Order: sequence, then structure tokens, then C-alpha cells
Amino acid sequence: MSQGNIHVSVQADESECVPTECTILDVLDRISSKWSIAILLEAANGPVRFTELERSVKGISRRMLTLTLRNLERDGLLVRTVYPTIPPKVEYTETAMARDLHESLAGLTAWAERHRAAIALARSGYDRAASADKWLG
Amino acid sequence: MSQGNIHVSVQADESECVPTECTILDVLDRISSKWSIAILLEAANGPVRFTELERSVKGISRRMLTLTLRNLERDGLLVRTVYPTIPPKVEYTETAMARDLHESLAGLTAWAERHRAAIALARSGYDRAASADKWLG
DNA sequence: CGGGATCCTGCCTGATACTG
DNA sequence: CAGTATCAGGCAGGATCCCG
Repeated sequence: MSQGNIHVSVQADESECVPTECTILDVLDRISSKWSIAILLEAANGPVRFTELERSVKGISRRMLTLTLRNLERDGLLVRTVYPTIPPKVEYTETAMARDLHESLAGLTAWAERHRAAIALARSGYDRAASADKWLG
Repeated sequence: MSQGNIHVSVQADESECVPTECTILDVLDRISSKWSIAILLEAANGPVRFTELERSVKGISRRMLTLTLRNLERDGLLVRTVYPTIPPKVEYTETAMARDLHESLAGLTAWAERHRAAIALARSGYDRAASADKWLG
């Protein structure tokens, strides 16, 4: 029951970072989401279309696909090309910046492949120990 | 989340990671959070203590620090060592798996450093164009 | 086909206070 | 020092409908 403190959450939130004060972690936070990585990996094989991504990036909702694509485009990692045909055709192409990132992304995925079994194991081990502690006090 | 991914049998267990669904992206999603990365980078320089992290990882709340540390420990990336002294002392040490990841993380951070200005620029450019569209219909 | 707009839910997150 | 407990707000993200 905290009462009466009139604190108006004065977070001068500069999540929209100014060019000179954009920290590395801020940048990483933008591109390290599950969907961003998936999309970037797909786009590395050549231009991709919306519906194509909707199929290949399994589990993604239409909304998240749209939003993630927008953000990647906004950050200069993808270029959106619209062909005014009927039906419409939109292609997303990776930029040079994205190509440069792709190497690191490959490193990450390689790591994930190498250790995903170990991680799953560590998890179950941790959980088992946690349950045990619960009973043993 | 429909199936369709190739098996690659991870005999993992019944944790949140079902064998057929334990994809690389799932693993990445665990460690690619802003705080996880920051903490792992700190831990790479040697064992770190709770308050030490609270200071160095700027902007993190006590709650998030605790939660992120728990998850990293659970996934086998950090080892938590408690010294039953007064006052208590707890050290978090990276595991071999984390050390292996650190190389990739360094690659990512290097990329972020190289392109953070370009990203900020792309953003402001995109936003400017978006505002313009808004007025031009 | 490629989205935009809207509603709604639950988890993520921060702030604060308390504990061993 | 190193957390846990609790409350409250925000926004990520799914579902749905609609439009050019």
C-alpha cells in the first residue's frame, strides 16, 4: 500500500537513441530478437517476400512479421521494394550492413547448435535440483 | 508453432523444450536479451558479484538482475558460488559453454560498434520519410 | 498479396519495502 | 551483501477484421 508519492515516472527515456549516444547494448537489443534473427537469416539467401517469410519463419504471427520487418527496415538492415503489380509484390533485401552482420549471426547459430542439447540438459538438471531443495528445505 | 522442422534428435526431456521444437532460434532467444548479453560480457572478465553487476550493468533493476542471473545459471552459462560469510558473498562464474559463446558475442558487439552510427542514421532517415509521407498523403 | 487498425491478454519490467 | 515479496504499469504479441 504505497501511498501518496506523486512520482511521475520521470524516465527521460531515450530509447530512441541519439546518433552519438547509441550504446552497443541498445543496438544489440534491436537485432537480437528471435524473429529478427530468423528473418535476417532467411534474407541472407536472397530477396524474400512477405508470404514467403510467413511460411518459412514458423510460428511467427502476421503482426510480428510486419513489425519486425518494419524495424529491420527502419534500422537499415533490410530494403523494402514494392512492385506495383496485381497482386502486389514486395521484396525484402538485406543491406550491406546486414550482410556484415550475417557472419556473426552464423557464429551464434553455430554455437546454439553445438550447445542446445547441453542447455536443455542443464535446464532439467537445475529444475530437478530446485525441486529437491524444495522438499529438503 | 507448427512442426515441419527436421528432427535432429535432441533427446532432451519434457522441459519447455520438446525435441522436435527445440530449435536454434529458441536457444538464441534465451541468451539474446539485452541483460543476458551485458552480464555475460561482464562475467567474461572473471567472476562477478551481485552488487558489482548492479553497478556495472547500468539501468538494470534488482529484479531483472536476479531473474537474468537465475536463467543464465539454469541454462548452464553461469555458475553461482555462495560463500557463507558475513556479509554473504556470491560469485557468478562463466562456464566453458559461456566462454565459447563469448567469441560470437564479441563478434556481435564489434558489429554493433561498427554500425551503430549508421543504424541511428537509418532510423532518423526512416522516421523523417515516414513523417513526410504522413503530410503528403 | 501485403499489409494496417483494433482489441485484449499476460508476461516483462521497474519501484519499493523487507529479510537473513 | 544478496537477495525475496509485492504492487502496478506497459508493451510484446496473438487474434480478428478490413482495405488497396
